[in-house]
Amino acid sequence: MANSASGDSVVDRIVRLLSAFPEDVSALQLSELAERSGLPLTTAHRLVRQLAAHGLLDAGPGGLVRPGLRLWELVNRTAPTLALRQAAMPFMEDIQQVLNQNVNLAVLDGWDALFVERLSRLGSVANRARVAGRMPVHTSSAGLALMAHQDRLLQSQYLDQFADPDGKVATDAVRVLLSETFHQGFAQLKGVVDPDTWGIAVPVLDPRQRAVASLGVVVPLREMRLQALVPALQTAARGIARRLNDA
Amino acid sequence: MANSASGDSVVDRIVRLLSAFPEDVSALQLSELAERSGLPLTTAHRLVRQLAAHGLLDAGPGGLVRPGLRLWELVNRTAPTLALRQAAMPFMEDIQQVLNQNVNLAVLDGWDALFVERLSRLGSVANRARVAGRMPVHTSSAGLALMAHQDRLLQSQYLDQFADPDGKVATDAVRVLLSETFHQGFAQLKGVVDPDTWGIAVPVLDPRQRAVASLGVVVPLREMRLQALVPALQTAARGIARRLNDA
DNA sequence: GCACCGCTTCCGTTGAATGGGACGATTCCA
DNA sequence: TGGAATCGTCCCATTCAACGGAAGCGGTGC
Repeated sequence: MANSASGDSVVDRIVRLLSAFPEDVSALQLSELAERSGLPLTTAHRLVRQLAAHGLLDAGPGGLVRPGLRLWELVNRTAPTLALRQAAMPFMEDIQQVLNQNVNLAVLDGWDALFVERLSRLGSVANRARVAGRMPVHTSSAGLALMAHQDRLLQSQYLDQFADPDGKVATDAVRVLLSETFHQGFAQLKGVVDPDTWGIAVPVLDPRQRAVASLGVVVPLREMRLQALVPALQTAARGIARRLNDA
Repeated sequence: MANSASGDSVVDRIVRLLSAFPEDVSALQLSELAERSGLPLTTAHRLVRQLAAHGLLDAGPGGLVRPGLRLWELVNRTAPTLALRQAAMPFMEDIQQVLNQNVNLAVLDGWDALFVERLSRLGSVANRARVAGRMPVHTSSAGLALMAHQDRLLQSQYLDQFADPDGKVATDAVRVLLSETFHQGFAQLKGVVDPDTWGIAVPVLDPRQRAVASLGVVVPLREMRLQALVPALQTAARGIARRLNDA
């Protein structure tokens, strides 16, 4: 065997290595990392050493490997979500102060809502949306708000993808959800993500009325201020959109 | 010429590619990216294509390259600062609400303070500390707060490094700054970063009294509530430390 | 003391990475 | 309108960096 037995490139290997870190764990044993990433121990060792030399990984004593600070720095300096985050943060903070609940900001990636930012209070209800976490479009208010305001083509691709499990029924259910969300101007899911919580999200629209992001809150089921809540979110979303377009 | 003319590995090349993105620009022309990273156009093209296949970069039409969402996701799922950020955010928000000023959270990396998080108000004073931005230890209150609470060895290494430009004078000045910061329990810099602002930072200490992070604010020079401000920061810092250790 | 386990180093093999060259598309002047 | 410059993309022979099995080394547990 020689250069790459499995036919994948160095880039593939590096990605496998970086992806091998589980979501919650911060440090991994070299041998475990090798196994998780499906790389021979020797190869993993060499790559880790090289990556660590650049600070992309941090190789501690005893083969303990953790993500490196420089990688974080590199990515967060130039992240594609940076402008969005900057535009949104002040508004998110305002929302959070007024409603005193979890606020989150998401973008659409594939058929998932990818959460870009989230503010949560010590006392507020559980919020499954983690930063850099994903939730499928149809199980999150953020996802619905995002998908409801995409162009027809993307929506139908999404719905097609969906038809597999049991034909047309599921597709129609989601279609109705999206349609309602579109006409209401906001998405809501009661007790879907978590039995005791209520997710509400509004789209952040670009000048062509496409959703570039979604702004949402997670509130307890007993929360009754829906009439005040949705307009507040919509106002904030407009503010975010304005700052995005001005910049 | 064949495999690597310049004697650097694929990892080196990838790092050069990723580092080539300027701080503020979100998209780069392929040719410019190649030049910035010092790679032959062909090589840059191939690597970009490979990285884009994994979503680490996003190759738009016409050779427009931007950082990819998946890279951001990957890094922010497993970032070494994740636990710190989670522990600190609620406290940072409280501070911000009460003082209505910029709040920032930094860690020490080399001889720099690396800013991990920052909350800023639309109306508050300018704040040079950007997320994923750096400032040298001796020109930022965050840096001073961090360095003042490190072990002797690291401090003396830092001060040595410093002696180069003009011998002992500069070293002594910084030493005094660090000593003051240590005994006061907080760092302050008036008008150093920005002529009209005042930076104040306190350390977040681990059980061995070492600074793992710093919590700071940037306020206008006229701000007079120092007596209330420092204790508020210190209380928050203790709260963060407690949550870090409990978890 | 021996067996086990995991990190590290060594080194011969070889195919993946390399990058100059060519081509097509687009833009910009003259 | 035609020609030059620019930029992305593709091709492909060359070759050296990546590969990974094997062996070494240090620590831990029985």
